[in-house]
Amino acid sequence: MWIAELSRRTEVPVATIKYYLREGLLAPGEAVGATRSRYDESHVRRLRLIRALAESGGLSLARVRSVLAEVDEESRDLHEVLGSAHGALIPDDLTASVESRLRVDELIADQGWSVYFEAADRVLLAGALDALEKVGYHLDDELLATYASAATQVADAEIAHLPTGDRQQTVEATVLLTALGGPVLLALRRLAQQSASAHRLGSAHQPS
Amino acid sequence: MWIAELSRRTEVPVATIKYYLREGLLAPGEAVGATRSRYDESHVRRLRLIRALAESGGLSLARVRSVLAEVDEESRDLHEVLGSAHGALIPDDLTASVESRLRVDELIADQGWSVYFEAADRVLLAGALDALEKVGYHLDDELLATYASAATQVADAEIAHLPTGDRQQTVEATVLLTALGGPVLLALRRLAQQSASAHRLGSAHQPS
DNA sequence: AATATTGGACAGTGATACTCTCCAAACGTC
DNA sequence: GACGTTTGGAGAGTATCACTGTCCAATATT
Repeated sequence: MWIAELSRRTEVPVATIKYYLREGLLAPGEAVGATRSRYDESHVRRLRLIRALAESGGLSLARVRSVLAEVDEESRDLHEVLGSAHGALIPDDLTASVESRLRVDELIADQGWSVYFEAADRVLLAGALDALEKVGYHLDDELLATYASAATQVADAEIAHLPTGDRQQTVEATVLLTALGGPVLLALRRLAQQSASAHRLGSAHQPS
Repeated sequence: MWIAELSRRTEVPVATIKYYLREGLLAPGEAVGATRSRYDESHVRRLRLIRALAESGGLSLARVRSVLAEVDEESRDLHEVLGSAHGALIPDDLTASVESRLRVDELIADQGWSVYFEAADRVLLAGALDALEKVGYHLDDELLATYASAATQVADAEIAHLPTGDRQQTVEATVLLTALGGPVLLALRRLAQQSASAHRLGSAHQPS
């Protein structure tokens, strides 16, 4: 198919597809003559993946690019893809206090988690705890443990539900679920907060 | 205190404080003569809150402004603040298919949640499910139910841990916990995913 | 009197994610 | 084979965001 059809099928403007090509987010089509390239289903899939990660997942194109690079690393197994995709998903200019880092390490030990020592999420998490602390709000151990156990339940279910079979598809599903599952989980949490708050504040509020 | 001290105490550059004043994120200080204003502790707190929401919570300044407006609405009770802060927290150009909306409504019913029918999260959630569907990934009912129950556990604990007492402080804590708890929860989920993936993929990977 | 700081206004910056304009080569249609 | 359309490629232009820098006259401080 030509670029116009690729654009029609994915609802991405031609100019934007060209931009993604320039930016190396999308592999060039098969060149047919000097002014014409043919695109195929893999381009359709890739474009949809880019849009899903960027629009629904809220990732910057730079981050999408890193994630895609990990997806395409044929040599990596699923576990490695997960680790490096996580790395690509989160900012890299992180800092955190020693206290919070230790607290995170302790939490990880308490939960019996096996995670790489270099996992950027350790620092991200510690930084978030610091930020709360800085505004005078201490996230107490009980609440933190509740977060952790909820996270474990979710993560176990997610890993168990990962489709097996075609590698490419499994890797894509992993990345998608990590990126788009976040917004889903947060939206559910807000809904549950509203419900919990309605109950706690008594019956002065009508539910739907 | 003068602006220079406010800047020193919060580590926010004077130029940026002026910008926040212009943008209406920060209330003006008490004018003392034509070229001088006095700031107080409330400005320090507010500035820290702005920075926490923007930097750690990842909110745009426009969203921070809406959230702060809700915080300052004296007439609202906690439950209302929660609802409107949620509204301010999420985008407002949402769309979703009828199928996904119905699915979300069903989920809410199954969970026995009482949420406002207008809650934007309903649509946000449905849109996220659509996005996954569009890239060929269906989030099955079992996994969705796991998300929902984890969300309930987290939300119940959060609402229970909300400090009671001074209204202003409670409202601020609510907003902070909603905005900064998100990143915390997602970071924990990724750590748990790595751990779950390490276990599922066998012992070929060293934990920390 | 000399130096520094302030509020206020406004212009400038750098990053991000497109979007538009051109162009010559190539294609499809009559 | 003339004619309108599409393409790839390159470049410039645009909009938004979140600052950052410059300037100024009016104070404060020393």
